[in-house]
Amino acid sequence: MRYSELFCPTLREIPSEAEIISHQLLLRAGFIRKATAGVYTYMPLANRVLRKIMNIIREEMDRAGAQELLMPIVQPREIWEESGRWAVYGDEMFRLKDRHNREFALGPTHEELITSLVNADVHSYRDLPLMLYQIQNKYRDEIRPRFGLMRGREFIMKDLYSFDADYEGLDISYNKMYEAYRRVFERLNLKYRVVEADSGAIGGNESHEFVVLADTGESEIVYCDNCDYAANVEKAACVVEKQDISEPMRDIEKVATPGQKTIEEVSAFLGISKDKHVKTLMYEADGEIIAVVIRGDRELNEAKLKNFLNCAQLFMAEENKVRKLCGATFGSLGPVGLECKVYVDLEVANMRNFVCGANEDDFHLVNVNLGRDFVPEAVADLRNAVKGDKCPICGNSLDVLRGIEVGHIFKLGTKYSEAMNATFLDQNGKEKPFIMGCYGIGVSRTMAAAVEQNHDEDGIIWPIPIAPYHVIIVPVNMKNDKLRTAAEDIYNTLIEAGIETILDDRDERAGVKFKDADLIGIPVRITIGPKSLQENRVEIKKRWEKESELVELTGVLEKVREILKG
RNA sequence: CGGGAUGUGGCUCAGCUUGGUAGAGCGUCUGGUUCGGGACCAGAAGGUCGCAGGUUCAAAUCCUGUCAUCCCGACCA
Repeated sequence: MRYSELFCPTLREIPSEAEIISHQLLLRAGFIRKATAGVYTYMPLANRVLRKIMNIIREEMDRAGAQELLMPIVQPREIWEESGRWAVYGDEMFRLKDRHNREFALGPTHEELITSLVNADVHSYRDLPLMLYQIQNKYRDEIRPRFGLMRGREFIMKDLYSFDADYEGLDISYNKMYEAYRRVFERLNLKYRVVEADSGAIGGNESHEFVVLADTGESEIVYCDNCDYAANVEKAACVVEKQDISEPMRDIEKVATPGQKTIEEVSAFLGISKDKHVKTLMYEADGEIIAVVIRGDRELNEAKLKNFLNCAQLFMAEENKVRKLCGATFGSLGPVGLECKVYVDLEVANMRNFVCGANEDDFHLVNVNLGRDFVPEAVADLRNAVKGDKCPICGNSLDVLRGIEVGHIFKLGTKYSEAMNATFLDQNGKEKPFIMGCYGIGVSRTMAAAVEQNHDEDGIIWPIPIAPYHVIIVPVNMKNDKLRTAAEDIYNTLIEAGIETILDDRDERAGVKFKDADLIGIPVRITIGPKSLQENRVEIKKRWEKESELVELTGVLEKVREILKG
């Protein structure tokens, strides 16, 4: 490709709408342009990157025994009614009507469609297992599209669905996908972690997320360096250290804490450390107000609470309702004497003589003890895991990382097949629902994640397997015939050798070309300058290294091949 | 949907408080000088100041409404 013909408008300045680095760089480097919030055009270079990511995914899905198909984006309302999700999916689904006023959705996902498809054409256990996938645009009318490609309303996803005759079969399909996903992310050359995930409302019993590590990521994961344990914070089980609770219970005491609201304030005011405090959070769970008690310096994990209560709706109670029930506002609540059900985090069950609100504004209780001063409805693991917690597998200290969720695999079981009455006949001629799994990779998000993980102050540094081009040739002055001819010669040699190469034939100053080459992140740069060319040599620089090296003209192809091999 | 902020040439932003001829830098085009890390000189094009209404002799500026975008929260690949 000649740069002079390449459609790649680069920007010197950071567009003000972009907050995170991948968004900024993809815009600046001319990879993406916004059409409207959360909807982007993939420019030619981005398109090449996406195709490479897709091809790696395809190869691994095919290797695992899956088949690619392509389903429609426009889906009729009826199949969503069958699964019950027309109502449940809510505003996140793009909906439209045709001229006859029939309703449709733009597919946010394809469980419904594929289930009805497979149900129509697969009737026997002999046809199972079956794994089908597609790579296609998905549509989700996110409340808040964010961070460029990270959370788009239109995005590219690989979605695969497995159909098995029994749960043993599902385990096999699931494991095949697990391995295939590992291979995909290995091949993409991304640093990632597989974490146990909360399968939440989907109801499956197993789920893993594939998380590309990046400080700007939205998911938080805890992991153990000693064993293989890793889980997202939603899921990570908190193990309670056996604490010494031989400390004698002291007499409960009510103390005035005028104006002190937050744990920090009360802790400082009373001179009692934060880990001797508990906080009481009021929630509304399916309409019932409940109290949740956790250690003062911890965070409540709403997913755990929701799972534990097995409720459909959970949100923080409104302050006026709380005041009516407890007689105090948020900063002064405590579990003692509360009229509602009280749920207590495991950790609190091991605390003695702690501090909590007195349910009276400007007063707290000290030396409160569970059992003596209040009796909880239940004790459960309800908080977020934090750095330093014990690994639930080996007991080692856990660490925390941030990352971007790029893949997620679920065991669905019969959720959709039962709802949609999708069945096959087993060996005994009995009708049974398909046992399903679903497996997604955010393709466009993976591209953004790759940038998030691979960049420096000058621009993107594409991992070789997904780089839009592998080599960029920069003659420092196009008006110099010798440089130009040498550049053309090398360009032809590389192209003939099948190496994806850009020749920067623009009549620009060298500085401009270097800046652009760095910005768009081509892995190998060949600089052709007058002094080195005099000695029949050119400079070859790897994008991720500072220094370049001089290579004989005759050795360029070999050198490039060597670098690209890794 | 709640909270916050912003809309002025392609990009980044100034001007708005105190109403009076619409600005700068970058980019683009032309000519020239330059030519190894975003050059310089000269010239040029390009804006109904998001949109609609209102106040006023006069609105980018004040008021009302509306739309869009971005950030923070709940959702997720």
